[in-house]
Parts: sequence; structure tokens; C-alpha cells
Amino acid sequence: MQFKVIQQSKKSLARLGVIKTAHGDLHTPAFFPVATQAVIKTLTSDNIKQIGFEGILANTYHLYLRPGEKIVNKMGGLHKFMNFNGVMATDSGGFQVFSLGAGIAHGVGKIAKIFPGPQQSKPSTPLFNSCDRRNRNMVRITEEGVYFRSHLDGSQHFLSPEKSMQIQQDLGADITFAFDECTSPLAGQEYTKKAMERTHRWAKRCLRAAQITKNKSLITKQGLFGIIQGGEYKKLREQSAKFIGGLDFNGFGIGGSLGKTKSKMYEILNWTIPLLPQEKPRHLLGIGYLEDFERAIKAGVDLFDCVYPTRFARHGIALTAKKKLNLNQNKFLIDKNPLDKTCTCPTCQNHTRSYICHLFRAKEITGQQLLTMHNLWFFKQFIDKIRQKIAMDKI
RNA sequence: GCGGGUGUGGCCUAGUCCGGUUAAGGCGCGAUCCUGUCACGAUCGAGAUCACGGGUUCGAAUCCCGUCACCCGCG
Repeated sequence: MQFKVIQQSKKSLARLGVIKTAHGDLHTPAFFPVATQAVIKTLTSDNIKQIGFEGILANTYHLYLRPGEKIVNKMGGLHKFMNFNGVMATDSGGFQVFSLGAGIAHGVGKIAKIFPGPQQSKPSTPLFNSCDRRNRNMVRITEEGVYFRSHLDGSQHFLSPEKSMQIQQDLGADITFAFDECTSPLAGQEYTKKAMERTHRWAKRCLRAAQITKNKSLITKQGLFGIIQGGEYKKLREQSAKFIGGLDFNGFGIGGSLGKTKSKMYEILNWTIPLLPQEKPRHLLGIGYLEDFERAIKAGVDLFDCVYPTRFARHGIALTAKKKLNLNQNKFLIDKNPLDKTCTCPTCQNHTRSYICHLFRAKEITGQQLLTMHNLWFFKQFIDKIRQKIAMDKI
């Protein structure tokens, strides 16, 4: 893959760019819908194209466990397997190690829902060794890699930088991510530092493993993004940005804990992004909500991915210009309006809130499909508008 | 008419034989939550004087009597 900055804003770090790959162009800033198991849940690849998304993100961890990357490879790679000929990105599996192990026990995501007071915050212990016996058995991190158990059948597996790279090569994505250790927002500085340093060593191993692949032209070659860690600690984030930013990656992911509050997340972006090479794309991993985009883009983020629009759609939440609607609520049964009057998506063109509400209450899966369509359409339009704002020098 | 059975939140049931603090669960209903997806998921909440009336007892959904409703069989 190859990245070009087309226009740099004078008012902020926002910029317009294009990622060129063997499977077409991706105009940034952009949002990747998440296709964990080689599918945007409830939709077809045609639907994705219809909405206008140029790229999606699939998951190494899940596809490795099922159906197995060798199968996908035999079927011609992810693009052919799922009949999606746009830009494919694959996550490294690193996050799952975190989220399936200790994360679940602590109920913690990327931004802590818990706001530990001074006496409550008792971090600094490595999360993975501080949880109960069950979870300790589930994930074990060593310098070599990570031993973990499958969430499907409990079988033991091992992922390492080399293994993750091999899987991602077999899957055949256009953009791949380095295998990292993702720490919890509850991890203290000491442990976050250790994890970050390990992520740095793993980053070099990922680069080395990726270079073994046969030489191709710049565009058709798989892109590899390094991941910046360091949690909510300024020193660590700066250190990580300098180190990872100095390596020969095609782009960068900002990963790990983004702090305990939203404002901390923006601080982290402001510490990190100015230290990264300008000519390479930056991906804010796992974010975000609608209100996150403009601010993060102004801070210099080019790429996003998040399960928010798709997962919330399946849970009955529709995003609109005004506020989100919970289509499970029976008040919508007598509402003849579309989800959003200003929306041009197929769902809003063809169906009422009443009908969708009925489908949700009747647990008909088409309701989930209609909302997924709408939410992704809404996201696409939302990001497109921000891109237009940059083009017009408004932000 | 006779015999047998059943009546517990909106619905379906547990508890009844061997009475004991705020009657349990599922569905439904309502609300909240979800940020590199174990995710058609998670959490919380409202809602029943246990068909009705009487009796026994310190105490009854539970034991006894009666009434009503419904179900099954026989006329």
C-alpha cells in the first residue's frame, strides 16, 4: 500500500489523503466498519459497496480460530473469500488477548468506564497476573508471545509477532497491524511501561517477519502499521511514538488504553501525533463514537474502526442527526417517520420507525439488518462531511 | 347431575404431600449500558394480599369446610 497526503489543513492537523492498494483507493479520513469474522454482521459485501465504504477491518484472532487462515488462503484470500474487493485491513489479534483474558474479568474497555479514585486505583500489577485463577489460565504473556485459550472450545493456542504476521499474510489483507500487547486503563505506569517496551521489541520482529514476503510493487505490497502504546502516561506515549514512528512501518495505530476519561484520549492524541512522520497514515484503533471523529481528525487521525454502529444497530439503537433512538421502545410502534428524515439510506427511504420497531420486538433479524444499514450509512455520510470541511478549509 | 383434576404477577410454571422470616424462575413489559466484537449481548427495575369466603393454628399458597371458574371422564 501507499499513502499520499492530498491536502493539509492550515487550521489543525487534519488532512485529506488517499491510501492506494491492490484493491483500490481509500480516501482518508475514513472509518472502517468492523468485519470481525469476515462479515459485517447482518450485511453482504454488496451492501458495504452500496453504502460506499472503501475499506473494512477483519480480525486475525477470530479468523485464525475459525475457519483458520489456511482455509481462507486456499479460498483465495479474504477478498475473494467474502467477495469484497475493497481495501481490507486485519487487526493483529493483540487486542483480543487483552479483551478475552483480563479485560473481561475487569469489565474494562479502551476507555475505562470506571473512574478509580486515588485510593481505589491500585494498578501497577500486571493485569494478566492479577486476575482470578480461571483467567490466569486463559492468557499468559511471555517475551516470545502469548499463550491463550480459544473462546470457542477452550483449546490452547499461541500467538507471537511472527505468527500474527504469517496469519495476516495468509489472510491477504491490504493493511495489517503489528502484534502488540494492549494494556488496560487500570494498569499502572510500571506495568504499562513493561508492556510498551515489549510491544516495541515485538514491533521490530513484526517488521522483520513482514519483509520475508516476496517483493512486490509498493502499492500491491501488504501495508504494515506499527502500534503505539504507553497508556495514559505522557512520557510513555512520547517514547512509544518516537520509537515506533522511527521504524519502517507504512502507518501507525494508536492503541492500548486511551485513559480513564475522554479528555485524556485527546491529550494522548496531542502528545503522540506530532511525533509521528507526517507522510504516513495514523489509525486510532477501536474508536469511535460520532462525537469523537471531528476532534480526533483535527488532532491528526486519518483512520478509525469501531464496532459501535454495527453492534448498537443489532441492539436496536439507531443513530440520527439529533439523538440516538432505541427502536425497542414501544412508542415507536405508532411512529410513521423514517429513522432520520434527512437520511438517504435504503432503510430510511423504504421503512418507518413503526415497522423497524415491530421487527425488533418480534426479534426478526431483518430489523438488525435495516438498522446496521442505516447506522453505517449515517457514519459514512458523517465522515464524508468532515472530509468536505477539510477540503473547504473549514477545520 | 355424578366422579376426578386444576386454579400462584400480563402469560407459563416451581413451591402444596411433611404449614414457619420480604412467595422463586422463565417469557413478556420497562429502563440503562455497549468504543482494535466471546456481543441477536449485559445489567437493573416494575409487577402477585398465591380463585373467592370461612375455619384450624402463635403462624396458611401449603391443612379442613364451602362457593365459583375451567378441564377430563360418565350420564
